[in-house]
Amino acid sequence: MKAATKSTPRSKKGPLTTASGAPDMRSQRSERTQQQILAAATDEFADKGLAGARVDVIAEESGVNKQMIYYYYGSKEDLYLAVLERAYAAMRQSERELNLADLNPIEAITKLVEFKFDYYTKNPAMIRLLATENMQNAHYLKRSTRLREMQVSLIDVLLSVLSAGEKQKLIRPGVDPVQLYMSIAALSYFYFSNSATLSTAFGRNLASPAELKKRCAHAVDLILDHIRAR
Amino acid sequence: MKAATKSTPRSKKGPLTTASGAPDMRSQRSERTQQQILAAATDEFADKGLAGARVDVIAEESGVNKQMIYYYYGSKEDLYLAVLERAYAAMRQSERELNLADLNPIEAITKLVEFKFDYYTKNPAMIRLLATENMQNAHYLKRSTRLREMQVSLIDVLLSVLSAGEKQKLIRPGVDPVQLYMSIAALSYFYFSNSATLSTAFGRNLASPAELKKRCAHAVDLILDHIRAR
Amino acid sequence: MKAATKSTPRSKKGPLTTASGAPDMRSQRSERTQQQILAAATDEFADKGLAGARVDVIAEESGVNKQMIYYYYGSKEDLYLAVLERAYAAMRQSERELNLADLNPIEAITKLVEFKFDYYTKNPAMIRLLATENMQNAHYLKRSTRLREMQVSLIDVLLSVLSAGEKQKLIRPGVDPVQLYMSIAALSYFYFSNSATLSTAFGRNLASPAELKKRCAHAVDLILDHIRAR
Amino acid sequence: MKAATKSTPRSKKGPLTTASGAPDMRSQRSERTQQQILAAATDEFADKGLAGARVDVIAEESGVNKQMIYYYYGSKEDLYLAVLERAYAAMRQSERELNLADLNPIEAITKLVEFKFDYYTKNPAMIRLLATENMQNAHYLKRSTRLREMQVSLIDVLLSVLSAGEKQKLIRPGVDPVQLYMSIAALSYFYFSNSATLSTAFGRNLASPAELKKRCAHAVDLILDHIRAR
DNA sequence: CATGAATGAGGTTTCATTCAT
DNA sequence: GATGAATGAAACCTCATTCAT
Repeated sequence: MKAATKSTPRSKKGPLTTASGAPDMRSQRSERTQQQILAAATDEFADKGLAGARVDVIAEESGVNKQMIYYYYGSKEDLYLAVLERAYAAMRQSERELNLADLNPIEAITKLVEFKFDYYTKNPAMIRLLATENMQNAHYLKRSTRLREMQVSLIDVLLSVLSAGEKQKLIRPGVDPVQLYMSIAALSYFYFSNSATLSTAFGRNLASPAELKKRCAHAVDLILDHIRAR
Repeated sequence: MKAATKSTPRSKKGPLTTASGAPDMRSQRSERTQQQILAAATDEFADKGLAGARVDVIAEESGVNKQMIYYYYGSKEDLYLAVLERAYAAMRQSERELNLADLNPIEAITKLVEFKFDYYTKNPAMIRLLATENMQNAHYLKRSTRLREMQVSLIDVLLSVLSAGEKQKLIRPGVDPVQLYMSIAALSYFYFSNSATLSTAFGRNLASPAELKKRCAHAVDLILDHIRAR
Repeated sequence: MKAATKSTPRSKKGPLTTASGAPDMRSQRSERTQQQILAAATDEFADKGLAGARVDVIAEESGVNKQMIYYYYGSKEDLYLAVLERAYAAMRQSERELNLADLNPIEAITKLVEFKFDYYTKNPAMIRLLATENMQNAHYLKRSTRLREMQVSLIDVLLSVLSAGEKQKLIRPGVDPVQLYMSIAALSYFYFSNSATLSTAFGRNLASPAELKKRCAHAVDLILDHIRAR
Repeated sequence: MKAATKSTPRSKKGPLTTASGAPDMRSQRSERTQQQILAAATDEFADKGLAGARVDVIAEESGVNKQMIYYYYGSKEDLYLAVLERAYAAMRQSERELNLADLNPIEAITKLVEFKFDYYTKNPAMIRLLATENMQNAHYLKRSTRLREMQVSLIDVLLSVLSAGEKQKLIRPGVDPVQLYMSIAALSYFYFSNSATLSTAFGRNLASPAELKKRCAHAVDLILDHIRAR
């Protein structure tokens, strides 16, 4: 890690990309190349982690010249950061689109749990990027302004859902939104993150749709049993 | 990975270690060297993962000559396997010593949840080794006969606890022990495995004893609210 | 040996070299680098054998960065194979250019014997590469399709020379071309391959041009005395 | 190579062995250990050459502790020298026992050729040790006083056989005993030393007894056709 | 923008040899 | 005499990165 700690990711000339939100007018070819790199890098980092990922593999899988990776992203670590930022941004965006505040409180919570299971099912790379990042003690998450800005939000939504639920006597009072969020996150995340060791332990293929559905239903029950007013 | 797939990791005669359950009485010096290597390797693999760990670092941290690592463990991967086996064995042993079957069912479940939080608190390497292993799709767990033999067990205990609880009208019928176990595992594991990203997200230091206690209590509540007979 | 048994020695794309017959027109710089490596490698392998050769030495002698050896040839063993293939191909080519079939039978045989002595004199590496390969039980020769395709040929030529000689009453009937070829090969090869121990034994410098000429003449006599019609 | 260049092979105390002809009164156990080492070392050096041979393998194959090799032979190179000396001595001894001078000259030459084929058939290690030594430019042969003393002899015998043959009009005059010896050596040695590449080239298993017999007969013919008085 | 070639530091592993009982 | 443990140099190879076109 070098570049990413500096305020300006890459010292040299190069393209302005990396952490600049605005999609400045670059050529379509350039844009495509960068997307190919990001896609291949996401797979590789998700598959092998930061240390295990190989720049050569990313170049080959993306079909672009290795030097292009350095041209656009500066270093392996900065590329990792770009991958992480994109994955996080996409997940947060999906969360925002749930519009939980518009739903019946119980349904909102249910939907949130189900969303998590669904999202991880469809985006297995997210789980592995999170695991990788946690192995690094959130080193890159902490250093990225873009990522830090992205956090929270959901807690506020949960808070309003819970207080609405309380008023409607659907949800018991005193539920801590942070604890609740962590439990929902735990129940969904763990099932995917540890599926390999769990499958081995139980000799059961946890990845099957039937198992997944059962597991999600169980998680919903667990959460609702805890928050429902009695 | 090469050696670890074969039954005898290292061709030469050398010391018998690696997968020999019995701690055969070899010289104390040798025994000590191996323990030093294992201790340092546990730290290094837990810290950096398999790919990120450096044999040089393990040698230096353990204070033994680098070659000794190859002498006793054959390769970096076989050393990783030895570390994994030892960590797993220790955790399973601790679980066994809980003697859950002897307790009141509700207390047994409570104790299990608290044990998990406690164990991970005291053995942070376990979390990271599990995360590492899951990133590798349980590659080494699957290949180790010792490790495969170690699995399960706890499910059987849970089953008998649940059925005792049912009989005593303390626990509602129909609780799936595997689902329950996974939820307990999820709630405890996640808090530690993802503490880095969570702390960043919430701007709260989750590692503090106070937070830990609160989190554990919440997990117990969640589980008990779900299984208690009403 | 690992890579050389697989069809594609090196997974990455990289340059196409190794077993590609055609000398595809890649950059002159690259071509030159590869030739420098091959030349230095030929010397080193001929000098020390496969096990005794040092990649570092080859890099240094060739004046290229060590990594380039791996870039172009994948591994020490694959480089050895490339050296072997090139040396064999060159010798076979020279043999072909003898056009023995166009000569008077007795002259053809004479020329073949003299050629062998001459070729080994001018290409001492060939002797040592053959010795190395035989020490390895022709491991690489057997595994190389290019090399296997290269064999034989000369036997067919010998056969036609012998039958022409028979018709012309110059050569006695019933000479086995394989036996004859082996004898020619033996008489020429041995003088060079064992010159070190022979020189020591006889206290005579066998490498001198005078000795060489005498030895070659003796070999011609031996062969002709055997095949000539009487 | 270090010790072997010095006048006294090993500086330390140790046993007096190595190059001392006399079988001084050492314990039987010691004697047996040394023989086991020599036997295993002969196989290993013959199989892999000096550079490719592994001290560990010799220790394991001989069933003695590695340190014993150093105790008795000082270094890998000195052990190689001991192996070479023993192999040479044995071959020279067998040659001496032929008593060629007592035979009819033609029979003597025939017997010599046949002996060489027979000896190499029964002692394949000799071929490979010779090849190894020649790859090293007879480095060890030259440096060993014992080995240098062993050479020649056979030339003298040949000389007397040839002159006896001349007198009896069985052998034509003017045959150079050194050239003749080299040819006999070449024809016999080559067949074994290059059997791997030859077998590959001709797709014929040269190691079979039938092939061997044919080859030997051919060699005898070749030699006799050359020296016989006409 | 893009490519193939090149670099150097460092990574894992091997090996002959010696130490300490 | 014999053994297991230890050592350090060096071997092969990998990898992120940069150069030159």
